[in-house]
Amino acid sequence: MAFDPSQLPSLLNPEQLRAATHSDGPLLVLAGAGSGKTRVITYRIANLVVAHGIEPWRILAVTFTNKAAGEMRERLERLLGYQAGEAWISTFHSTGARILRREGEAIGLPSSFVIYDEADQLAEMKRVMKAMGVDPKLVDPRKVLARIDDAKNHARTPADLAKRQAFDELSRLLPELYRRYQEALSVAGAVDFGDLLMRWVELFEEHPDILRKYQNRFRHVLVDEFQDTNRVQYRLLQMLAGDGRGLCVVGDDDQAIYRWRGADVTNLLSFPEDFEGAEVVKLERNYRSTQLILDAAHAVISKNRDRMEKRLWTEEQGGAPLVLIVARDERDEAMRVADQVRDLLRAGTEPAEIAVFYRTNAQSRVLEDAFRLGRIPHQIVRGRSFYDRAEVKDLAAYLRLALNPRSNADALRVINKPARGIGDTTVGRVEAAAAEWGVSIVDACRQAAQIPGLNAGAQGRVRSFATLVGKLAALAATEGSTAGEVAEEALQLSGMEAAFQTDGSDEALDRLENVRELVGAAKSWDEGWTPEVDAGDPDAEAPMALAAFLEQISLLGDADEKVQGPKVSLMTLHASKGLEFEQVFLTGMEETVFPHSRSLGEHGGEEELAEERRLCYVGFTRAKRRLVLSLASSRVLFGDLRFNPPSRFLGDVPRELFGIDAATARIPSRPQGIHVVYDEEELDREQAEIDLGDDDGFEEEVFVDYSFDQRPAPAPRARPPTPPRGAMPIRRERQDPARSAGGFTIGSPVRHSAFGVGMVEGIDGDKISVRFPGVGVKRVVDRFLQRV
DNA sequence: TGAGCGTCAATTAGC
DNA sequence: TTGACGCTCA
Repeated sequence: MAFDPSQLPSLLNPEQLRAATHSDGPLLVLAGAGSGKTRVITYRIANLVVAHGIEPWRILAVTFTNKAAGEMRERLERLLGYQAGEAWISTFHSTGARILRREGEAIGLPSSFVIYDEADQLAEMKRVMKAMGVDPKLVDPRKVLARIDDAKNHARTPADLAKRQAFDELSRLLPELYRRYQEALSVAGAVDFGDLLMRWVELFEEHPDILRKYQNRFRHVLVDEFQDTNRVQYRLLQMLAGDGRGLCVVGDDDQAIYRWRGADVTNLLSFPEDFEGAEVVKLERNYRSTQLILDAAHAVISKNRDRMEKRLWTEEQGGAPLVLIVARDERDEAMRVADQVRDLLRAGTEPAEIAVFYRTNAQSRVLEDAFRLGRIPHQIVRGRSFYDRAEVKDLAAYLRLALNPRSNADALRVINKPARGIGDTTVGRVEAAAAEWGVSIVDACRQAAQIPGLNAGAQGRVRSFATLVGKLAALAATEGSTAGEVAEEALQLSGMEAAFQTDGSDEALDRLENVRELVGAAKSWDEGWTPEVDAGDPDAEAPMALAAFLEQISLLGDADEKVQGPKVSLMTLHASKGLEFEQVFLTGMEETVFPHSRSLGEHGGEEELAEERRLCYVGFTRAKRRLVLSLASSRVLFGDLRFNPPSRFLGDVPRELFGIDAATARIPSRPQGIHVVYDEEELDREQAEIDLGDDDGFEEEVFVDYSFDQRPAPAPRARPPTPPRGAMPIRRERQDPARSAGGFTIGSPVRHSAFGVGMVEGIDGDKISVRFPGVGVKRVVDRFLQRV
């Protein structure tokens, strides 16, 4: 064993040590960004096992992402070896799935239940609405699902919702839609993600004996990212951990960015009151960033109220100054970020150490264009993609049917895949019959002769689909059958392989490739598969290889989607949480972009804005060595041009933290209250419309000049064409040619408010090309130039 | 069945 | 502006 408890004091700082070794009684670890919390959790577990003699299977550690769980398990394995495998270290959802598979029968859930993803849920909801005669145009099925998800996050049943006053159509219909949706899932032997938690609660509430079993078992419960827990999760923890003795939660209220999906920071903030005698340990020493970056981050986050006071510090004093890029528009911004990234790569920075963040996915397009154009190796970091491909989901649906033929979402998905002459009409009749008889789709197909309206041909086709599913199910149920075998068989018997081959197009062959990859994944899963033995519950039945494989697909992302070669990462701020990079670029630092417009004005209250601020804090604290912030003076959004003022978060960062950005020579740094000055000349709305016409976007003049002073953000004086904080749409319009003035000659010196003095190199109507020393050639509208 | 077209909406996203 | 979706027509 690699772990020796007596060495802990030399491995951890005093606070970490206290957190890792505290015993007896609830513990809240407030772990600032980069303060080594995973380290603390793993050492804590190791210490429990080795120093306190706790059997590993008595330990439950829950996280939010598989990645976090994987990392934790890996680190624990290094400390404890094989014993680490006996601890339950997984996500809330995986834990729920595991417990429900074992105990779900008690609440009427078959152990072979399938887990519906968003697409399955949507399809199911559409069917429910259709059956209820609700027009999907009037009531958006996605919104219904969102509301149901929200209800599940709060552990609310359809009956709970029915008690509430409904003010709109959706709310009025919601309880019944919710009830029928659950009924449909039940018929299908399916659960959705929310159910993995909510039905788990239901199980514990209705069966105290089962709850007691797990309470007795898990002497220690550790929770990572506690600020992200929602009501249901909190309730589960309360039930499992009782008075909280043995409960250790780790989190950071400053990194709470998931309120919108049900997370409730109060779980963390009120932990000391909820669990009497709770010990609170603050980890404020940071091992990731430079002090300068931490200062910038603190400047932003400290403006939030209702936070647990803490301030990160590091021994890495100083650090590279922040850089501010002020770009003309979003394309310019993307190009300049790409340019700087290229410079870094040339200077030897590893691509994997560079990341570019943005608030919304829509911003990624221009960035990707610029990176592609600049031939910079990059990847957009998003969720899974392989398992989201249609053909892969199709084959997976056959596999799920093999295990659980009742799964209607899967049956309806593949009943006519590949095309086998079962059209919409037939499917509709099958569905109606299934609903009428209260049986599953596949069961109904088996009774094809009884289904009203089906002609002999349709009956035959429908029945053979049922036979197909039956064969796969029989194979899956055969003792010793493997996931790979079933997958292979499904590919053949379903006719998918033949269909792709017959088609023969590049696209079809591509898809064939993908489904074969899934078969390959199943086979390699078999190779690594050993039925689990739960040291804490030897009687628990181990799932079959196929079941485990499918669960992996449902709950895990693309484990196999490996990054090929070193690449620069592009991602949303939300996706950046938990990661770290040497060099971080944070783009779109503009009001209405970040903070997002939805958090401003009538849309958002104080809490929304506070969450944006935390998001900014998360973004800043990802940077290890250097942080580059960028904004665009103008930006095309939803087809029209907007001029957004600089983000208020920029204004929160003390100016001394910024260096000089060579590319925007006149803008030295940034002070209190960044404020916008619209060029020297007064710029009015009409003028703003000048010359933004050329669609290539590269020869426009900068109209808006960001300059800085110490005054607390005065209202933009040169009459902003917009209220200072709002975005203003301005239509693109060409300037009236008659207005263009001349008077400039090639070779003569001119002065520009932002670029300084330069030499005229070319004249094209009202656009003058000027070479500015240190800046390069700019195409500038003449009225912004002065003869010198 | 799938290409083509009009409509409509438009954070963030883990499991 | 993009994209997702549903509907229509060949």
